[in-house]
Amino acid sequence: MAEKVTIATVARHAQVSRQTVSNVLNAPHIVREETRRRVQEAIAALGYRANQAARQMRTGRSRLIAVRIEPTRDGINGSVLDRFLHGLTETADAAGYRVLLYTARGDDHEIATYDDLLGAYDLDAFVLTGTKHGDPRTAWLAEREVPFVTFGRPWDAPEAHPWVDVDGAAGTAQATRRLLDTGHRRIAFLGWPAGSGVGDDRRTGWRTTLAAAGLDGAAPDRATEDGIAEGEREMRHLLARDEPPTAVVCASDSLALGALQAVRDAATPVAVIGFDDTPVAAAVGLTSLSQPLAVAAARCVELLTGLLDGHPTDPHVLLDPTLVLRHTA
Amino acid sequence: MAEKVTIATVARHAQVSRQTVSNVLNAPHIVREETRRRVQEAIAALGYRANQAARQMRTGRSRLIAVRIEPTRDGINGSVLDRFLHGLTETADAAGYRVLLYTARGDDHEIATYDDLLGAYDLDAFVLTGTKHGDPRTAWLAEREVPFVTFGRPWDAPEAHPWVDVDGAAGTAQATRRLLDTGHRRIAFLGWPAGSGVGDDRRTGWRTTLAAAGLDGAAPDRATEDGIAEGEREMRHLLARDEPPTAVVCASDSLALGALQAVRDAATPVAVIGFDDTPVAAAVGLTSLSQPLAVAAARCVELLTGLLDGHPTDPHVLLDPTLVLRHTA
DNA sequence: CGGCAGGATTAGATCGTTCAAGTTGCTGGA
DNA sequence: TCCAGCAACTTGAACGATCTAATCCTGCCG
Repeated sequence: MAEKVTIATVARHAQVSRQTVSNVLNAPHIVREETRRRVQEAIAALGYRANQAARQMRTGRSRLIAVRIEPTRDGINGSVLDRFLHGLTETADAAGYRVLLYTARGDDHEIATYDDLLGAYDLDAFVLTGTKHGDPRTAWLAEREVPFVTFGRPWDAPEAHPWVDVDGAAGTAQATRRLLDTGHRRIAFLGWPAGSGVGDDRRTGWRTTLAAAGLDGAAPDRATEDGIAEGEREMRHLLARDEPPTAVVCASDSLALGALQAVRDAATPVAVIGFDDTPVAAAVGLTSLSQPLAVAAARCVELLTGLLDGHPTDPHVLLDPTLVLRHTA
Repeated sequence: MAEKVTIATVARHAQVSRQTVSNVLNAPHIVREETRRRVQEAIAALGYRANQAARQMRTGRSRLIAVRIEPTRDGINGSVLDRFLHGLTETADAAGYRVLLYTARGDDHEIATYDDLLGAYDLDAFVLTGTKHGDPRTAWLAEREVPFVTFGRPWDAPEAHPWVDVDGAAGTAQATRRLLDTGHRRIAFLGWPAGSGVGDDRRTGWRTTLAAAGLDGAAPDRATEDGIAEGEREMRHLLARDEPPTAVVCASDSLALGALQAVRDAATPVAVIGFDDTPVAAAVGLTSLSQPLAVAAARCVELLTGLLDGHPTDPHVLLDPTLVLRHTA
């Protein structure tokens, strides 16, 4: 077993004091060029790594970011979080931060977990995925001035805190335009009940695009809970109309998959576009809107490191999804 | 801003020394009952939390476990990792450990990351998902006596290190028996090319079960890379035989999904069973073998905490998957 | 040639915890 | 009576970094 290499070992090896080694690491500009080089050589030669715990004790900063990992809500959308996490870990890594996971059952438990993580581990920042109306978690964090970012806008107060989000309306608008461009005129929307910020946003993009094309009059629009069975049922409703739609934009891949099953029996082909570009969509050839999760994750990290290192950037980032064309539209 | 509560604050409040407070936390049995109660009340009243960094500096243990998060290999199986991670985080939490994520491109980079994590963060243990033939990573860790567990057996040396795995053979055996029980006699297997431990294992369960039923003679068996298109293609090959199979056991949900597409056009109905019980399987009603990921994760944590706290358990855990019956079999 | 500014470097204290080595007070056996 | 032995608790040092304040040069100005 090799001896433990501390800052003192490096200092001795490079014939300088501990503090100079520390300066080479944290404030290189105040160290003379030649000394710096000598220290850096010693660091490389000895394979020295600054002990994070000791550093943290002195500075009060852990270079750790916490992210909640949820219990894979509906499954089909679960892999969204998966990809987001990967992007987050990678970008954080590059910025010198590491990602710590936590779980929580309920808001109270989650807040207790914040308290614990902050108290015991001196966590630097939190990333929350999804917020809801009057979220107690963001209030708690804001009150204590703990840096955090949410992936997902706070719909009731868009300026409340830093966030990164994907522009759902821009996505469905893009999908709708694509359908208009390929000749469709009766374009339906299959979404969630009004009241969810994300769902309403996605519906808006479809509606405004149709309106801009002068087609909003009788645009068929249905709302249901998320799910494949639900999607199929509602799509059958749409197909049973006098003038059934020739295309449908869906608020999720689950709904789109259901719709796809319904249109299989239809007399004329019906175009279907989903949302989230889940692996399932890729698997069955469903055209879908892909969220730039890696970019979103990177922006979250940028926002946080900006806050932590004192050079804040624009705290509200809205990203456009991209339409991935496959067989169904 | 409240004053920072340290062990000294608690000690003063409870009229004891720092060390006694420390003992209440780490070795309660050596503290007199009444003193212990007084200290615990002080801890609760002040909301004291032991500073992990300071503790770590003294003990050299961080109560942190690292897990690699992969770049969502093929997508359709991505959510397996997702669920595993969630289980891991939850069990680790209960055992007083936290989960740190890391990514790596290539084995060399991964080993460099180990070095960094161990050097800078004093990581207590690693969880690796999947190992391959002559894995340099496990060798590196073993050489340095770093505690680790793999989720997935080391196929070439089953005793080499602690692992937790799901018994693929038992799974496909169960699936095959189910098909035999429901009257099927021509049961095919659709799997991966020989050489992958997991794939061979899954094939074995099917073969031995057929053999035990005296049906192994002309059991049709095909091998291909994983993927929906590949599954569909190979299934069409099987269906084109003189005596086409009436059922097929697949090594993955991707292959099963492909098979499902192929049998849709078949003259007579063909039963299909997949493996992994991915969200897609649930979505399309595919019967599939479900891996007990939460249990597997829990066992990984148990193994590690056992190693770390000095009461090791049986280091090789093999879990049975369960057959989730849906429409397709 | 003395003094002084200021850049480069160093020594000592400190963060919050646990370890090692005491100290105290009590019991009981010779 | 005395002290060994033990349980319960306390004190000082140490972990490895950074912060603060002091020291050492070196060059330049008056």
